[in-house]
Amino acid sequence: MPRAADPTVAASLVEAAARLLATEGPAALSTRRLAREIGASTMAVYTHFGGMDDLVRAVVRAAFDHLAAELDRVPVTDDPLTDLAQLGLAYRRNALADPHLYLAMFGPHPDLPYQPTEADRVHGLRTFTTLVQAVQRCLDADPLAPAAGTPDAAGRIAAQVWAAAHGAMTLELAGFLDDDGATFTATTLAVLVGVGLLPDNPSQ
Amino acid sequence: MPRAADPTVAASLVEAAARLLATEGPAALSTRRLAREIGASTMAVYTHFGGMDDLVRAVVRAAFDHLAAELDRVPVTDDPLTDLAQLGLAYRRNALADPHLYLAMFGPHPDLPYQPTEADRVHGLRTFTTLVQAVQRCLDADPLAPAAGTPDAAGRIAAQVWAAAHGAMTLELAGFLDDDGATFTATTLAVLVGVGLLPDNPSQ
DNA sequence: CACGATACATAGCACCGTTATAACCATGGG
DNA sequence: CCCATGGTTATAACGGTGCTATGTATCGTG
Repeated sequence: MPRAADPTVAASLVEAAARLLATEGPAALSTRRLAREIGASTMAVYTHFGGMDDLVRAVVRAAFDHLAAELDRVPVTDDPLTDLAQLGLAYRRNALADPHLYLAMFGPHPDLPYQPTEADRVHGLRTFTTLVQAVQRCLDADPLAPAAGTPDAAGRIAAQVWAAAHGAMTLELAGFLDDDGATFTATTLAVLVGVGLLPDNPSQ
Repeated sequence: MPRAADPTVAASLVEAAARLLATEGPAALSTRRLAREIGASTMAVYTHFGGMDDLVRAVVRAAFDHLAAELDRVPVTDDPLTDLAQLGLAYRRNALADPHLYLAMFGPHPDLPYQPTEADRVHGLRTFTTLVQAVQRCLDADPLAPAAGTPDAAGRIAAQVWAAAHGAMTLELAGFLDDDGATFTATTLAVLVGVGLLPDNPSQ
């Protein structure tokens, strides 16, 4: 066996890329800048990753893992509807904490040198399972809900909740909303009411 | 007076940029490529626009105008709920017709040399008025709707509908959904039910 | 210990956006 | 009618990008 690659170099690259993306935006992501940042040459990007796009891919996957961990930190209580609300807030908090990274997660990304592959999407959908489970707990707690019993009800409802939250989040980050998350919560709540998981006149 | 700028050159640049963006993606947008495309030098981008970013800005504004025209083409009938559904379908059709352009409209865009300004957002929100008017017609037709009467009900509801549609559209374009628009229609319908514009058990 | 495969550094290629310079040319004033 | 004015345009260059070819250093194995 030949010389082994220094795993700390790869980790440093991912860390530096995520940090530069967060603090200076995608424009700061360049092989030379990264090399300078970690005290190596630009070749490090090509030996440890195939190129710039695979490095960004690793950053995005790490971002999905981070989001999944944040969502898993939301405690599971005996009120699954409150759990769902907390998941939504955690989702928005994660996006606001690092908008560039959040936007990088949801390609196709015009100018980031990264086009998500099918494997990337499968990996990203893993984050989705926490939400599906929470929806399933809501359906279990309320067997009279209209959707309960239909095939893959939890998955389909979770997809709608995710779409609503993601849409409001994207519009907010783009600057089209300026309501401190009011549309975010209103939209996700409206979806929950619409699918029958929340009563028409929620007391909260 | 000196030599006047040829307006056809500016129009050709916007047309070529939109075409290249649609057919080859944002990576094909370069001053040299555009100059070759319209048979001029790269300076054309800088005399007619301030630079690459202002050219993309013009393309995005044209895209918003195109979307607004598409939405305005949806006929106004005596069934405002059907009108809303048709607006949603037109919105999705427009996005699927040119995904790159659609994504370019909703910055902040990582790698496109274009950061939307406040003026751009105001311009983009003009597209929004058609949706707000359709929601208002729904509220007028159903004075018993829960939200009717609250301040700016149409605007707030329209924002939620837009967020839901945009979120489902973005996820679909990113490849996270593969259901031919099922989540798109389900999410927007759920929001309409949630805000009280549609009955719980829509007959359709 | 020596071999060979691999990590890494250097230098270079083709491309990018942008800009300085100079030539061009349509126009308004004399 | 002619000419000076000044924006338009082309050319060339600067610093930057991703990436690759080449050479060297370094490690794991036999």
